[in-house]
Amino acid sequence: MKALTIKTIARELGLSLSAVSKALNNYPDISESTRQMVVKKAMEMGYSPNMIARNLVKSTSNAIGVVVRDTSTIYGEMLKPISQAALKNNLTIVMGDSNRSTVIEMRHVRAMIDSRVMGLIIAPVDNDVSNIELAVAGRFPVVYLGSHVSDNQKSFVTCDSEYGTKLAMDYLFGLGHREIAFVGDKSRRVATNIKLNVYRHEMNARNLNPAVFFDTEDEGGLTGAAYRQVERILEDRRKYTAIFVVKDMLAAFVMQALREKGVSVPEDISVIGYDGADISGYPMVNLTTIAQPKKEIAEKLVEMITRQKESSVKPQPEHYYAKPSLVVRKSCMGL
Amino acid sequence: MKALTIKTIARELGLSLSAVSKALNNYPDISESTRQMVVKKAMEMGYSPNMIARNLVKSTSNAIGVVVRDTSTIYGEMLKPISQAALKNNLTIVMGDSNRSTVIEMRHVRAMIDSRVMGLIIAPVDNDVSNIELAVAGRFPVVYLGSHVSDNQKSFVTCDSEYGTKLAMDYLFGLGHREIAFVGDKSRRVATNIKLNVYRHEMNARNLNPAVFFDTEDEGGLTGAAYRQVERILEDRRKYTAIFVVKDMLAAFVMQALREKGVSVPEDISVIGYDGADISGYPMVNLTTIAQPKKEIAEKLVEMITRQKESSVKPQPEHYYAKPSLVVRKSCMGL
DNA sequence: CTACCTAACTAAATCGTTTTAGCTGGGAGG
DNA sequence: CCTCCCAGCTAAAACGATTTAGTTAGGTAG
Repeated sequence: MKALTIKTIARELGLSLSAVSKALNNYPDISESTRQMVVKKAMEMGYSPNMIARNLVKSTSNAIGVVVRDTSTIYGEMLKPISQAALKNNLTIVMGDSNRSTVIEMRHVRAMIDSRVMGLIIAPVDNDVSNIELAVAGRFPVVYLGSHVSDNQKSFVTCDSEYGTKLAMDYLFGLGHREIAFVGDKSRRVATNIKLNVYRHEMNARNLNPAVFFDTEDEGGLTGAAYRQVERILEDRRKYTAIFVVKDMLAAFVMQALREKGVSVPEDISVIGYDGADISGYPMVNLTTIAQPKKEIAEKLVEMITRQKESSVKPQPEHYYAKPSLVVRKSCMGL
Repeated sequence: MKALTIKTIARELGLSLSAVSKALNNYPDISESTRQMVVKKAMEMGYSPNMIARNLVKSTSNAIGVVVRDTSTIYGEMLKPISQAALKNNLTIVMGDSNRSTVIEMRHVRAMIDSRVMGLIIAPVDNDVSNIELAVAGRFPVVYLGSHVSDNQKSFVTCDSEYGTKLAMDYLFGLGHREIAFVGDKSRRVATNIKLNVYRHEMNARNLNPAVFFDTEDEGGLTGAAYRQVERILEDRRKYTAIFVVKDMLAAFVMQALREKGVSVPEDISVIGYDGADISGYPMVNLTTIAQPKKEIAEKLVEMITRQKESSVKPQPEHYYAKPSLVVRKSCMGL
């Protein structure tokens, strides 16, 4: 069976290949009547343009690569808005899950290079992205998602962690809390440090003593980290009334650990999370949190890719900091 | 800047295009020494094969299309194992989120057709997939994910709902429960009806009266459905000790509604979910559930696609029913 | 020594488009 | 009447691989 191509239509209509191509692509030097004729015929025959051929001559594809460190995190939740933003631009998404492994990540990146994606959105496994940069070698724009990248030479879009943390602290202070603990797990990313600094600054500004609980062990993952830190918090002679947790999943584990110790949230202690991951809004969790504007971030990502791709000059690195917002649910209450 | 192609390597090495191509693709009629020379040179120069060109001559791509009705459900959770299975086969994933809209779904399907994917995995929005079939028109294999498809003429992989429901019922009976309610939301898919039938059958077999609570309203989505049905259950003069819920997210809402009414899970009443969605294992939820083997399903999906693609004859529709398993957590207890 | 075989290549067609450059015929301007 | 212009096409060269059908040189058999 031979493929249905532009050639078939041309033969059928007694036109040249180029005429058909131009008609289909709305070139100005094709008469309106011819165009309509061609479009009609294409419809009738069920013609579908072969993107592979088109992409070959344009020597780029209409696909954006998206590789995320782990789809079962907030980065996975970004896939939906990214897919929507791409669709708006008639772009396609080819995606890969690194599963927190740099070697899988690299395999995905190479696959993206081979498929000649028009750009790459990547939530990297590691803070150090030099291998990725090396592999891509400027072939197409790369935009990093999340605050993993401290290197200002790369383009990225992330959340304004300073603003977000301040939002959380103000909310907690407004509720009358003064004894606020800060909880983080072992993984210390760029954003975590910003959050920590703001927390410290806000506490100090009110003559309050910062109380930072960072987990240091590896055992038990997020669960282990949450239980260990909750124990420390509960054993502390200071009586905390609120806990700021650096990310929602950890916050949920903190809530669970708290409950198992017989302390209820929010009656005995308030908990605020960070990220606005889906889990924060799930039943039984109902975590008050600082939410990232996922749609805005997604749109910015694909906008940056398309713009950088189009620009003929080597584009300057761009940085975009989205403003997070407070989402009040049921894990915090006033004193 | 001109692209680094096979031609560059050929010129550099004084070989013909075909020799280089064959060397890179391990053809037998290239001497070992030449092959090594070519591979080395390709490495040195940072050559990356242009998949678009390759795909054009092979007139198919190395991409599997995956379009999912909603990434923020268990179908989204399938993306990770599918991505992994694809990577194993050196295949790429191009994905789309239909966002529960058949028109967006169709746009994705068309995009997949245009990109000449080698096959399509789809968790369809609607039970009726005739539009999808019509559009694809046999151009490549399509395999349906989930039990949405009742039509045996299509290939699909789904879970054995009969087996799974029996697993749940046996577990509940083993725990001593006899007064078991069945809860579902408004959306009645094929799998739901199977679950319902098995539930009825198992209850009847023990001379127990089935008690089915299906939501009928639209208001408030899953939350509304859960609250309404919990109310009905609590007001019933029968005193239920366990609830079987058709899907995890709904089960979590049921647990929440229960808790808000002052009845504790599992002390006062046991709840079992279905699907093994991520949420079931999240902190604060800890739902006992019947889990789908996501990895197995994913691998079967890409295996079916690749096999059907390779077969020269028009492939027969294939059906695969994965066996789910019981995952015991904290939402059920013995009487 | 000639004929044939085979290992190891090369040449050229092909995949389905886009796009540049060129062609053609009819109308307008001089 | 000739020239020029322009609208509306056509021809052909790319894009970067794969693959089929040769070709060549050296070795071996007769």
